[in-house]
Amino acid sequence: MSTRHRHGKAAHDVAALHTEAASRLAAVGQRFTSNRRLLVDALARADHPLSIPELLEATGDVAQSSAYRNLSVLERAGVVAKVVTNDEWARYELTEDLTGHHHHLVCGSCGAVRDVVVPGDVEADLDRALAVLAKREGFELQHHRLDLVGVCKKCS
Amino acid sequence: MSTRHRHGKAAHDVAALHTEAASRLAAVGQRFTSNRRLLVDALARADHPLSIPELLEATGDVAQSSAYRNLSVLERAGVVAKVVTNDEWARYELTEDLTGHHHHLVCGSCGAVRDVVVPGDVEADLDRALAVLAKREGFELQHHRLDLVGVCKKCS
DNA sequence: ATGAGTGCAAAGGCTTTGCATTAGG
DNA sequence: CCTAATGCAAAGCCTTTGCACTCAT
Repeated sequence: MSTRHRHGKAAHDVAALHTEAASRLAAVGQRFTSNRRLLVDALARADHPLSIPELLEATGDVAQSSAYRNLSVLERAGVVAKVVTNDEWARYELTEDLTGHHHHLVCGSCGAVRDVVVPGDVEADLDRALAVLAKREGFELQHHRLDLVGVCKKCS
Repeated sequence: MSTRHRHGKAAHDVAALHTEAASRLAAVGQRFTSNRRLLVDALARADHPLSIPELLEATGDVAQSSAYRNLSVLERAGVVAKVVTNDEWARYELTEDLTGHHHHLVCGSCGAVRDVVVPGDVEADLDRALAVLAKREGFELQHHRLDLVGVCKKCS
């Protein structure tokens, strides 16, 4: 367990992840090409959202423009999500229904972002409270984003 | 009450806000100039984070470069905070110790951002849980950001 | 007078797009 | 074959910076 990736669901199996990604791409009339597989695999390997430079390095031989274009396609297909944390670069991660719901530890000093899972009961309480709040505000709530901002171990 | 701004603390009084802003600017060796006052007042009037274009319009006659530069100064002084919501423009708001802790309703359709206050007990529970989590992760927690993402009343 | 602040214009840097080439079905 | 995908280079767009002018102390 401790050596396994923290993610559950489909993502614990690379083959299943590929199947799911291909399926979602097909649903919007897109193919699961080798570049897109490289990107998805790199994101699956990481335990935190990756920036474009990180993705280019992790995938090895993908053109920058292709990375941007494919991430956009994967985003439309519901396979990846863009994360913005602060003002630096955009970061990308697999969607939560592939990796499980999680939040981010954002280091205000070095900008590093790490995934973190909040206890289920806390999430449940929060979801309940936010649902009430959204209803009161006439807002159709889809999901929430919770970032913990502070200083990471390395920077302190 | 219903016709007043929802913010409490120092911000309920423009004079107090100015005094506080001037004081914080002075603390970092900066002046409270007319342009900075225009920016602060515009942010105080709004009940949501403002983008640069919105700020330029709200302030009337401030050069774009001055807006960026002054917002940067005000950010360093701890008077304003930059908010990034999604991938669009950067938005700015007064810091939470001036306006009170709040969160954001982010419309995924039109990009609008509106401030919202979560019930105190929910915040308290959340703070407690996050503190435990941060400690376990060796992360020095400073604050949290919670966005409610969905579709606003106007877009649904 | 003297340094900070301002505004215009130019430069930067991440991201997007045009276009010819390549590859997958 | 034929359309989609790729990669290089050029263009876009928000943001930052250089520089001369103005204002406040």
